[in-house]
Amino acid sequence: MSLIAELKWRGMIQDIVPGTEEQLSREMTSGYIGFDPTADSLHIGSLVPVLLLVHLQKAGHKPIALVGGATGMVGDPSGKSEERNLLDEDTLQQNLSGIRRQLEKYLDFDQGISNPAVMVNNFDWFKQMHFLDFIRDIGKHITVNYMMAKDSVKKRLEGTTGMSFTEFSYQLVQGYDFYWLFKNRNCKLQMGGSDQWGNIVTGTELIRRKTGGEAFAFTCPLLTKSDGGKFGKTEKGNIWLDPLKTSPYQFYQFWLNATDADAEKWIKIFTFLHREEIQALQVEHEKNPAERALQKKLAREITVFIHGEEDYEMALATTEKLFSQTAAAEHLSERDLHALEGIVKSSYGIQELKRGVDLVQFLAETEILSSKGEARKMILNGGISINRKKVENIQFKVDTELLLHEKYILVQKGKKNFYLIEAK
RNA sequence: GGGCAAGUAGUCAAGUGGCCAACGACAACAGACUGUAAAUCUGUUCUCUCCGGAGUUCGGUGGUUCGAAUCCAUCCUUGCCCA
Repeated sequence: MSLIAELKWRGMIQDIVPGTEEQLSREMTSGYIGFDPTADSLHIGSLVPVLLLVHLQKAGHKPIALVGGATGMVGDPSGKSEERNLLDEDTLQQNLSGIRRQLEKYLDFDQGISNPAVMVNNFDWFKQMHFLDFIRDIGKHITVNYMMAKDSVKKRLEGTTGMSFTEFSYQLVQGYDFYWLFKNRNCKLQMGGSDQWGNIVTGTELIRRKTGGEAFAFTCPLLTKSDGGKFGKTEKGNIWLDPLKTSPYQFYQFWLNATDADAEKWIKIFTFLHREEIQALQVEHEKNPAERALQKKLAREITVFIHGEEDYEMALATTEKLFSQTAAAEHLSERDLHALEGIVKSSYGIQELKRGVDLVQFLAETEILSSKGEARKMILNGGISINRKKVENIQFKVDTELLLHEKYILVQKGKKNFYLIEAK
């Protein structure tokens, strides 16, 4: 199966420039994707582009990961309803190196192979660029009419927010990236999220007008959840690839919690499983949905890919201990409790516990809930369990009686949020 | 520079002197039902609370008034029109 056919089947292609498939079958092709340095870690939203690069490399082509040192200073208006805040240079530098470290884990940069991945920073070619050169050599080739026809621009012109010249020029800046890579790195392909389509096409247009050469591109659909919500966001915010920001357990849980509809789509996108395997899983899932075969496989594959086998095993172990029906809290051994990797842990003074503390106060002081008022509401709502037993009495006292192995208290907020409190 | 319009909680969006911590929608969190799904129903969502209340909000600042998100002045931001 060709790369494009493969990606199509996986639902990873939204728009594609005609001739792209032919180009890819003709020769080893360098393709690039730009990453926005808005944080010092990638999150699962930018995972799809990473996977596109991985697929590209697997198919024998050469992936180029572009980190947007320059474009990050400008701010892409695509999909943004408002002007973006600019990052200061220090933050930008930090973010760039964080992202660089992560990409190195997922792509093969080994110079020994024929198609090693490379990483470039567009600041390198923009730092020398003078404004006048830019508007003479680049701006001259693209009309404002053309730029204004772009959806990302149109939306802002129609709205009441307006748009600065800085953001307006973004597509040209990104277009120049493609042109530069085309010229200097023989890069003929750009990929990205479908929100990037407008910017990407400006690039191919620029290449055509300036060099007469032909460049190719395709985009992948932006992921949404089946309920229309933003992909990759939870109550705790983004799901990051950095294990310090999102623990492997939480990462695993995110995928495990996918709805049926999402799991079916996501397993094609986020795993490298073959068509037959996935179809078999779907059949299995239909037969016995309660087993959640799709979600489990999806969560497993992606957790192993991002964090490695070991972290996956721990996440799984923690999951089983916390969610299995049989395991009453009292049956968890001290080792089990100690090995609950990735759930939120904190400590609480043993002296207070000896005296006995109001649950409301306890929840607020351990920062499980942000205030006593909230703690009270949550208890009254039936949302709090201690050692897996629901507490509905607002007067409930927390004391040493509750300690598991004389050390731990397992607090649960809702069904899925666990906190392990250690008495000290 | 001139004229007109707008700025309200996470988002959208009502409210145009007291009944306003501010209708509604979406989103989010929690409960019931389930499969740690979906759909549905219920509760909560400015902050703190001894759950009786208390405190701080409606672009900023000053003012009018017993009382202002609502009126006035001024400034800032944004859009539209004119120069």
